[in-house]
Amino acid sequence: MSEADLFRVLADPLRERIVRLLAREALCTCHLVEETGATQTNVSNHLRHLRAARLVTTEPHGRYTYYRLRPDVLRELAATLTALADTAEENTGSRRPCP
Amino acid sequence: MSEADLFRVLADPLRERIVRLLAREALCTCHLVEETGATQTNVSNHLRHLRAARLVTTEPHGRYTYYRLRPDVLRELAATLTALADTAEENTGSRRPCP
DNA sequence: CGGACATATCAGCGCGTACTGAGATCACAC
DNA sequence: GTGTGATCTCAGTACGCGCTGATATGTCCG
Repeated sequence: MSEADLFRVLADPLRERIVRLLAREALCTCHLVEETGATQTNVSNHLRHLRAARLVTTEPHGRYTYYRLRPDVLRELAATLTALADTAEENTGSRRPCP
Repeated sequence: MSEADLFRVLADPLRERIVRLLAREALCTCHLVEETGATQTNVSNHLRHLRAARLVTTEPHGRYTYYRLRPDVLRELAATLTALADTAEENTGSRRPCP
């Protein structure tokens, strides 16, 4: 899973809301359905994408499934962006000549 | 322009390549067309999205238009991700009870 | 001025994907 | 076991978006 895929997963508005909710506390699907107002099927589909991107972990508790945000993946992505910003700042003023 | 929009702009593979190329040096459209192998129209359309997201700045030089990456926007986005990771790490162990 | 080149814009097509509804699976309570 | 509730998966639909081709604008050079 490359970084562009992580960006694509985070780009959806509903997934962004879910990520922000999960940053505060671990929630099960029913909580997310209640908080977002979206359909249970819809929430479950988005959670599948977040799982595939390894952005969340699942903790099955009986018939409830709790979801938790993974800080390490977010930090890796932040480090990638910072490295890009560093490279751009170092190379300020360098401009490839046009023929 | 919210953060989800920034993620959406960065999620495209061709735009990611353009961003990485622009991190190394300022390039004009013809360079990007040559480097990516994409159509001029296609590159120009993607540059429009990058401009709308304020991820790049333009420097018109005669008939050439140079594009440069903006490190500050990347740093803001990285800070948002880091803040999310911090929040998630602080609230490890807190779990809203299910009815 | 006229021709060539760099760039941007617009309309149209096609594919990916978000949302929906129905059905399947699993766990708990009785 | 049976019923209920939570969750997931699977088709199907609809809309957004990336790609293309043609066109417009603007700049340099002869």
